[in-house]
Amino acid sequence: MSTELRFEILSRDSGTRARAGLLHTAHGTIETPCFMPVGTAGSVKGITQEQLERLGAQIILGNTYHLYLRPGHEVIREMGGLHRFMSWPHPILTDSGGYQVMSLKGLGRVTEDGVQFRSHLDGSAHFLSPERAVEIQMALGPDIMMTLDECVEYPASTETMHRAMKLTSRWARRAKEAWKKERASGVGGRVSENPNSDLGAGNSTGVPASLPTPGSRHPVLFGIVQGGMDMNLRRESAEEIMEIGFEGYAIGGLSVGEPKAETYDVAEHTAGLLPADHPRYLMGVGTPEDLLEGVKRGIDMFDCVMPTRNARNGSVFTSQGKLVIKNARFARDPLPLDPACECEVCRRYSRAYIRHLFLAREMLGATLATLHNLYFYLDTMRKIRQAILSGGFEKYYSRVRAGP
RNA sequence: GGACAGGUGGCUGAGCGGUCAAAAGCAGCAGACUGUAAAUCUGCCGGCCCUUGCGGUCUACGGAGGUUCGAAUCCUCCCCUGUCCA
Repeated sequence: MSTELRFEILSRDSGTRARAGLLHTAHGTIETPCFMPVGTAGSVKGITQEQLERLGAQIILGNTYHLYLRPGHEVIREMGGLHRFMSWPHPILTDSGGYQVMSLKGLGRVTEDGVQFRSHLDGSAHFLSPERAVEIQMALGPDIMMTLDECVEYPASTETMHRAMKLTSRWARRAKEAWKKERASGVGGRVSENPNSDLGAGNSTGVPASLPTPGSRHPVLFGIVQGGMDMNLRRESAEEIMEIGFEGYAIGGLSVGEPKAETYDVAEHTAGLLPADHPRYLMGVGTPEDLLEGVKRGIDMFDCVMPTRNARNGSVFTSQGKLVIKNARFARDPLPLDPACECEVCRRYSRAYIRHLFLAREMLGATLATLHNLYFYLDTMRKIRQAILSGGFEKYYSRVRAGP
């Protein structure tokens, strides 16, 4: 079987590590660097799949832990996989539940074998192992799946970071074995999509035309580098993960509360260790500035809940910086969220109206803010990519860094 | 006209002799949010003053008097509101 994932680098910036490329997956091609909106429970909160397409989202995230608990991965398998279930015929990446090891730490216990945890929904006991995470993700049927890792909180002792990093490596090996086994067993546990499904034709604006690679529906597996803020641990982790070998490499455990400078230093150091011909994914990052800084350091993929969560909480990203739309100063402001923005929200609605929706707790407020924020992120990424392709990344970088 | 019930900070509403500038909720104001237990959470919310604190001070619980060392809390009268009876 040929590689299920093909990563094509189109252009490299001469002065930095920035690069622009194409990531070919079973459900279409993703232009990199890319930002992936987070749709944890099979939904990018507050907006529809049509709206995601119009925004130009090329790939979204789903979450193993959440979808396993509800509605259950078997339900999703029976419904033809996550793409069909949620009617998103474009690329999907599923996270393994590794982040939940940290965020739900009060509900779980990490052992060599995996994570024992209690459901945050009903308290029931569950077990997630590297093999189980692969198995569940096979049922979900994404294009890219992640190994189970252990993500630790920021102030962590070297000992803790070391232990979590080593465990992540051992889990990565087991995940790879499980993944190989699944692949060898052919259609085995995996999703077979109905080729006659009428859901596949919904490719509208913003999504580049691409040919799904026939016969390679098996999700590819990305490994995750851990090691906290310790450069030596990062190196050791990267070596071990690369030794196992994955289709793509993620940098996990950043933006967990550490100072920005450290985030960037560790990302730069780690990205520099990873193979140039594979996609590099900085997990859970970040702010619009973080994206730019990440790209500069050689990152190809990002995901973050920030644009969607902040939107629901009433704060929006603009070319002039962050704006808390609930503030009283916008009560009579007829301007759009960002006068420089061309999104459908900014072309039509005023700050005063959106503020009103938030104060009145109208759900449309959250939707409009989400649409705008995601547009801002995706558009930021488009501009960065264009700058790389045209050889003007550094100029673009200095201009943006200089501020509005 | 009479009988009850009641008037507390923007609203609802607790408090019924001191620890009350006054619970709680709402509203309001501000902030946070990075692989989503989040349409959530945190702080402020009478005025003035010292950036400080279990801080000082002034004005405050319908109005006016009174009892008391001390009153949102007790007494008297008045005003107002609601319900019922005439």
